Amino acid sequence: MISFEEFILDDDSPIYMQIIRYIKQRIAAGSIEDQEEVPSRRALSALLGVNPNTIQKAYHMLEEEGIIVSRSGAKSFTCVRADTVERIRWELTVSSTLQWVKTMKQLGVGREEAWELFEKMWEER
Amino acid sequence: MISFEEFILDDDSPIYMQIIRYIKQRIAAGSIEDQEEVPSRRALSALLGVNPNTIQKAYHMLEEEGIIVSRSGAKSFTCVRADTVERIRWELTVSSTLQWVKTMKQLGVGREEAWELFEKMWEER
Amino acid sequence: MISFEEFILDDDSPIYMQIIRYIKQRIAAGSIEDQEEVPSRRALSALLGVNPNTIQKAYHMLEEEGIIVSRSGAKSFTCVRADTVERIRWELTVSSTLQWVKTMKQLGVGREEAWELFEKMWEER
Amino acid sequence: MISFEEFILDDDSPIYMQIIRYIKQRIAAGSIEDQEEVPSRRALSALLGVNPNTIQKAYHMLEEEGIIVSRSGAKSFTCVRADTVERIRWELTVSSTLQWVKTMKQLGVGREEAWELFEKMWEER
DNA sequence: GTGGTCTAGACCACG
DNA sequence: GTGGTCTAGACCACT
Repeated sequence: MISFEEFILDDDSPIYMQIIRYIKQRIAAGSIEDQEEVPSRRALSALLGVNPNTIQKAYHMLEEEGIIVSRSGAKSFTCVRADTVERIRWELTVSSTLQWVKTMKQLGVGREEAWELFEKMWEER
Repeated sequence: MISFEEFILDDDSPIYMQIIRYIKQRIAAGSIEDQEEVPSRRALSALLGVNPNTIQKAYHMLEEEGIIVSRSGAKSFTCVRADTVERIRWELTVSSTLQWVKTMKQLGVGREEAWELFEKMWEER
Repeated sequence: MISFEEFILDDDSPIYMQIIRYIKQRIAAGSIEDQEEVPSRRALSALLGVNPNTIQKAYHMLEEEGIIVSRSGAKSFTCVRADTVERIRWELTVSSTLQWVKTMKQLGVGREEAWELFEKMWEER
Repeated sequence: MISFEEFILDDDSPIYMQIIRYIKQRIAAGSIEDQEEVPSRRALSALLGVNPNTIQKAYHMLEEEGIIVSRSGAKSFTCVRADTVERIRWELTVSSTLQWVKTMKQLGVGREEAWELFEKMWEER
């Protein structure tokens, strides 16, 4: 069963987008297996404190991408093809790092200052 | 006159938010002076390919923060006070770094791997 | 439920202003109760043939005046406190009468002629 | 020369509309003759404290309706056909009175109360 | 279904 | 030309 313990809402982007991104990142990280069970709409909605329709929308789009499939009643399962995991992981890693580098440079933060910040925050969380 | 050459729309977040963030980053980086001219709504909307109203909304919110001053019929200018620069710079640096660290951890990227990526991309761009 | 059957768009003034004025007039006339249901944005927009956003703007301003209360996802209701009814009624009566008197004088209509017109039309409608 | 002494801005409607309405009402009242001179754009703009472009827009629309004509340099003159004055005056009188009656009834103001208000305000202004 | 927000286009008043 | 406002349509999150 996929855990959402580490998931937190913090963006300006739509909630259903954040859920989709989270699941994709977890798959990319390898922390979600193939054929793993997905929390029910109701359960996840209660856990995250958002509306069931919002969960429904996220799941629906993931289904259309073939990342989760509904089977045997209401339960849904992931459908992770092994060869794509590494590709997605790499894409997400690179794009995220590029964005941070870009931001730091734009803010005029030097390499050393960035390094210190990185170390400090890596420990904290 | 503030340049938007390096600005690109790439997020899921609202366009006016991206514009606000961009200007704040530029201010935090010190690349926007006090009393510098701001592109007109029409000019910037044409450059970015969005509606003038979207620019208007971003500028209006920046004006409420005291970062821009506008007079009807006249051009608009920045109003950058020294003490706000540091505040904005710190806020943006922390939030950006936190988000990257969070993403890296979620992707299962280790500390050393993350730092190597960072160093490589820092050189490239 | 507030009825908009008698409402007609006829002014040069903004539509949302006409809606606000209409509701205030109805409140002043006592034909709108406290805690009475307000038509939904979509329903009223379809009825009047205007955009839902225009209704939204009118309702939003009435909410800021404390005349309407809204909760996301739920229906909206009036919030008519006894002391505001008299204030609104007086404001509307005075401003409307002043405008008529001004127009009559500008048109060179004498006092008696004006009054005769008034009496005649009062009976007709 | 047309006088604008009694003109005051008070509506929600556009300024150029108010100017047009004022002139039409004055013509209807017979207080503007045929071939009477109209104030210059510059002069009227200074008198009313509004932008010359706004005056220009009002005059332009009045020209298109044939109510004023430009002659001999920059000066403009009214062009009032005698037979239309009475018709316009009647239309304006009736519509204004009807609107007041409608408002008073909607506010639940009785015939006697309306009469008192009318008398009081007629004297005041 | 509900209310709320974002983006868009046209118009108004001003320098 | 400038900034500001009004109306419009699509989308998001919630009951």
